[in-house]
Amino acid sequence: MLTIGNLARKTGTKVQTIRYYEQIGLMPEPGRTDGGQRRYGNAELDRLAFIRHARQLGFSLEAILELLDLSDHPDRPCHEADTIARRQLKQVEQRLARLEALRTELKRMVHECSGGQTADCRVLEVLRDHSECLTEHDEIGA
Amino acid sequence: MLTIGNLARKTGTKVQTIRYYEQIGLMPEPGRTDGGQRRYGNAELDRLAFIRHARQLGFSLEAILELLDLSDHPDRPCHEADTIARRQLKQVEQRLARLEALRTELKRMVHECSGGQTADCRVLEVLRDHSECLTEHDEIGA
DNA sequence: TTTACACCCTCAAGCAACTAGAGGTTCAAC
DNA sequence: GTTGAACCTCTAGTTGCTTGAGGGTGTAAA
Repeated sequence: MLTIGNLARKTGTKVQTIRYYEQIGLMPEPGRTDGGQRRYGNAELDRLAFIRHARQLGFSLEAILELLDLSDHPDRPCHEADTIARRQLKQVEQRLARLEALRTELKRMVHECSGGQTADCRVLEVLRDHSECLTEHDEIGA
Repeated sequence: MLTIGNLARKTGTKVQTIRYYEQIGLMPEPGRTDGGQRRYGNAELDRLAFIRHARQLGFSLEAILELLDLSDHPDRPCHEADTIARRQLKQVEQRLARLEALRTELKRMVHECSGGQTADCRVLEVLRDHSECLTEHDEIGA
C-alpha cells in the first residue's frame, strides 16, 4: 500500500496533482486509513503512470479519459485509440510547423540587432511592422 | 476615431480581448463618448498591432509589457530588447526539440497499430509502458 | 420622431491543468 | 510520549483569454 507521497515519487507527479486528478474523476477515490489518509495499490499506480505518460506525449486530460476507457474494454475495436493518437500527431505536426516559422523570424530579429539604442532596434522595429516579416505566422497560445 | 469593434477588426483581435488588455494595464484607458463608449486613435491602433504581433511570435504579455516600455524610451540601450528576444528564441528552440521527440514517438505508435482489438493495440500498449519509448520526452504543458 | 438593430457597456464566471498556501491532523519512529 | 515529516481540506492564484447575463448607446431608415 502506497501513500500519496510515495505514489507521487514513483510517477513523477506532484501530490496536489494526484488529488486534482481524483477531484476531476481521472483517478478513482482510493481507500483510506482510519485517520483519513489515502492509500494506493498497483492498479492506481499503473493508471497514474499511464496518465502521466500520455500527458508527456501531449494528450489532453479529456483524450486520456477516452484512452483509459478504451483500455478498460479490451474487446472494443482498436481504431478509436488509433484515431486519438493520429489526431494528436496532427496537432504536434501543426505546432511544429508554426514554431519553425517563429524560430526563423526570431533568429532574424536577433541576428539583425545592432546593439545600439532602442531607437534603432531591429527587434522593436520588426514588432512594430508586421509587413517586414518574411514568414507568415499566426500562432497564438501554442 | 475608432470604436472598439473597428479596432478589433483592424487588428484581428476580439473586442473582449481589448477590454482585457485594458484591464491588466497593457492598453491605456481610451477616451469615451458621452454615452460611455470607448473611442480609439492611431496611437492605440499601433500599440495594439505591436501587442498582437508579439503575441503571434509567442511573447508572453509580461515580456510584451517590457518591450513596450523599451519602445517608449528610444534613448535606452537596445540590448534589453535583444535579451528578451533571445530568451524567446531559446524557449522556441526547446519546445521544438521536445515536439520533435514526441512526433517520433507518436508516429511509431500510430504506424504499429494493427487495427485489431484494443487488447492488442500498440497505442495503448506504449502508453502503458514508458520503457518501450525510443526517445526521452518530458514535455508537459507546452 | 420613433423605431429598429447592431453595437457597446459592466460584472461575474469559466476554461485547461495545474500550483501554492493556510491552518490543522495523522503516522511512524525513537 | 513526543517529535516531525507527511498527510488532510479548502481556497485562491496562474496565463490569456472566452462566454454569458442583463442592460445601455448610436445611427439610420421610415
